[in-house]
Amino acid sequence: MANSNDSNSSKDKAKDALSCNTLMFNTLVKTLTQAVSEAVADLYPQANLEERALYDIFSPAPNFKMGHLSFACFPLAKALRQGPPQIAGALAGHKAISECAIVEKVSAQGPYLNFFLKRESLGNIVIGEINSGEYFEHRLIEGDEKWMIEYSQPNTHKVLHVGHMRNLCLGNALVRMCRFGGVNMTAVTYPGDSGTHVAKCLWYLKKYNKEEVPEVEKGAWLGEIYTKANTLLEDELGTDKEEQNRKELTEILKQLHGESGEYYDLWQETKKWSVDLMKEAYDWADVTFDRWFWESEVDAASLSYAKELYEKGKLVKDDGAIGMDLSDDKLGFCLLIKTDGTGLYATKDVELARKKFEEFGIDKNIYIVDDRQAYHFNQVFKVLEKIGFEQAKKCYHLKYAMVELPDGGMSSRKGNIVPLMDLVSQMEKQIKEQFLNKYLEDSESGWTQKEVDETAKMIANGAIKYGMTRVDNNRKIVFSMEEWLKLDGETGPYLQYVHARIARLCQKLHYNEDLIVDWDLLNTEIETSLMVKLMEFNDVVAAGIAKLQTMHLCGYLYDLGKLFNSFYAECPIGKAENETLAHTRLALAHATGEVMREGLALLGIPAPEKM
RNA sequence: GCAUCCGUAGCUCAGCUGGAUAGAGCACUCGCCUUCUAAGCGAAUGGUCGCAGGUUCGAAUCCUGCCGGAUGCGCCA
Repeated sequence: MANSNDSNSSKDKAKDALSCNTLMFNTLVKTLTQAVSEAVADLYPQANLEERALYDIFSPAPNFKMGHLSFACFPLAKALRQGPPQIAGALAGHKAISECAIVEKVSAQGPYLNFFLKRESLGNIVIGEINSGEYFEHRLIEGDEKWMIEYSQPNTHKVLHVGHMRNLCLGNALVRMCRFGGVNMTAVTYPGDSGTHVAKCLWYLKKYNKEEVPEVEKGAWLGEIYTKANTLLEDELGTDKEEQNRKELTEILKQLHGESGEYYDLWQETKKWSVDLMKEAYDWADVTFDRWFWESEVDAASLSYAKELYEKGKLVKDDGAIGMDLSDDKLGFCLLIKTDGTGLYATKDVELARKKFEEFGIDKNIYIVDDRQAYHFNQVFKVLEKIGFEQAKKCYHLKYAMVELPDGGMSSRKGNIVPLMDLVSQMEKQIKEQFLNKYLEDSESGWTQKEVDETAKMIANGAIKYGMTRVDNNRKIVFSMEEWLKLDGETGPYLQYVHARIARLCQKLHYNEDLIVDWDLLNTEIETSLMVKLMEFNDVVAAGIAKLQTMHLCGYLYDLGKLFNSFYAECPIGKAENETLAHTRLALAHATGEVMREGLALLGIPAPEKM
C-alpha cells in the first residue's frame, strides 16, 4: 500500500516538473471547437463545458477514409448524461456543426463525430499560412517560465564516441523545438574536465607514453592515452605497484586542486586538445550552448557549500563522512563529503544547481543524462528540496537508455568504442560512392566536387541525427556500423530526399506566391490527406515539447514524406490537366517542402536543395 | 534483496493521458523510369501484443503477481 502510494507520488512529481500547457493555436480545430461548443450549449443547456476541454478532444481520424478529424464523445457522456453514440448523433444533426463554414461533411459513427473539412478551408488557412510563413509564427506553449536544458556532459581526456551523440542529438532537438514553440530556453553543457579520469590520463602521458604528440587530432589521441592508462592501472591491481600508483594519482589530483605544479600545467594544455575535439563535434552537429559549466569550476565551491550546509545543521556525519539521510524518502544516504574531506559527483551537482538557480533565475531545470544516473538525480533533487530550494520540484531528469555495441556497452575505459568521426567519415564516403559521385560525370547536372562534399556531409548528418532521435528514450540503441550505413527506408535521408525533390520541382516550375490556385481542384484522397497532415505539424511539435520527446516528430515527418512521395507519384504537376491545377498542386508541394524543412531544422537536420 | 527501464511480425521499432479492423521500415516475392530526382511508388506475405489474473461497456495501453533481459543501489564519475 505505502509502496504504491509512494510510486504514485514520485510519478506525479515527475509530471509536475514536466507540465506545461499548450495553447489553442490550431485555427481549424478552434473553429470546430466553437461550433461544437455552440451545439452543446443549445442541445444540453444544463451542461457547462469549457472550450479548452472540447478543443483537446479533437484528434486526427484513424484513416483518411473516415474523415480528417475526429471528436470522441466518451468524455462528454457523464456531463451530458447521455450515451456517447446518442451525443454524437445529436451533435452531427445540429446546424452549428453541419453548417459550420469549414465543414464539408460531418457524420456520427458510433460514439465518434467525424469531420471532413472543406478543401478550400484547408487550402486557404493551412497551406496559405504555411506558404506565407505565418504558420510557423504561432506560439505553442503558454506562460513565460524560464527553462534550462543541460545536455552533453562529455569528459575531457576521453574519446568522444557515437554513444555521446544520442545525448547531443536529443538535447539539440528539444532545445530547438522548445524555442520554436515560444519557450524561453537556456541551453547549457557541463563537461567533466576534472577528477580521477584526468589524473589517470596525465599520469600515463607523463610517465609511460613514448609516442610523439601528433600534430592534428590531439583530442582523439589523448583519449587513447586514457584507455592505455586504465588498462595499465587495472593490470597492476593486486601487484606491488598498486600502492605506488595510488599515491601518484593522489599527488596529481592534489596539484590539480592546488592549481599549480607540472601536472596543473599539463592539464591546462591537454584539456584544450579535448575541448577542440568537442568543438569539432558541436560544429558538426550545429550545436551551440549559452553557457559552459566546467566541472572544475564548481569543484572547490561545491565543497565549501557542502561544509556550509553541514555547519548549518542541514547535513549529518555518518561513519566519518558527511551527507544527508534520505532513507525516509527511500533514497538511502546521499554522501556529500568523503572521510578524506573531498567531495563527490553529487556534491558538485548540488552546487551546480544552486548556481543555475542564482545565475539564471530558472523555473524549470532539465537534465539530459543517461538512465544509469536516475538514483543519483533523485538523491540530488531531494537534497535540493530539503535544503529549501523551491525550484527542486521543477528539476527533471530526462533519462535515455545507452547506445551499445552488439557485444555490450561502450566504454572509453575499455576502449571498445566507435569514435564519432569514424562513423561520420565512413558514412560520407558511402554516400558519395553510392549516390553523389555519379553527378560529377553527368554533364547535365554538373555538380562540383565541393557540392558533392557538402551534400554528403548534410546527408550523413541527417542520417545520424534521425537515427538518434527516432526511438523512444527508454529504449536502448544497439549500434552496428553496417545497419547505420543503410540509408533507405525510415531514415533522415528519406526526408531530405523529399525536400530536395520539392526544391527542384519548385525551381523548375517557377513556384511563386502569386500563383492563382483553386483548392477545390484537389479532389483526390492523397491530396486532401496531405493537406490535413500539414495542418498537424504544430500539434505534433507542441506535444513533443510537453513530453520532451523527439520520437513523434520523427514519425510525423516520415508519414508526411510518405504521403508526399505518393502524391508525387500519383499526381502530375507540370503536366496536370490545366494550369490552375498545376499551380495549386505546386503550392501544395511547396508547403510540404516548407514543413519538411522546418521539421528537419527542429531535429537539427539540414535540408539539401538537391541530392 | 530493493528500485527503474524494456519484452508487439523473422529482424529494428511505432501504437499519444484505455476507445473505431494492432501499424511502419528492413528482409523475402511480384509489378512500375519515352512524363516533374527510382535515395522513389504500388501490391503481396507476415502478429494467441512475454505469461496469468483483475478493473471497465471496452485493455497492447491501467493495477497485481510471475517469467525473461538491461541498469542502478554510501566514500568512482
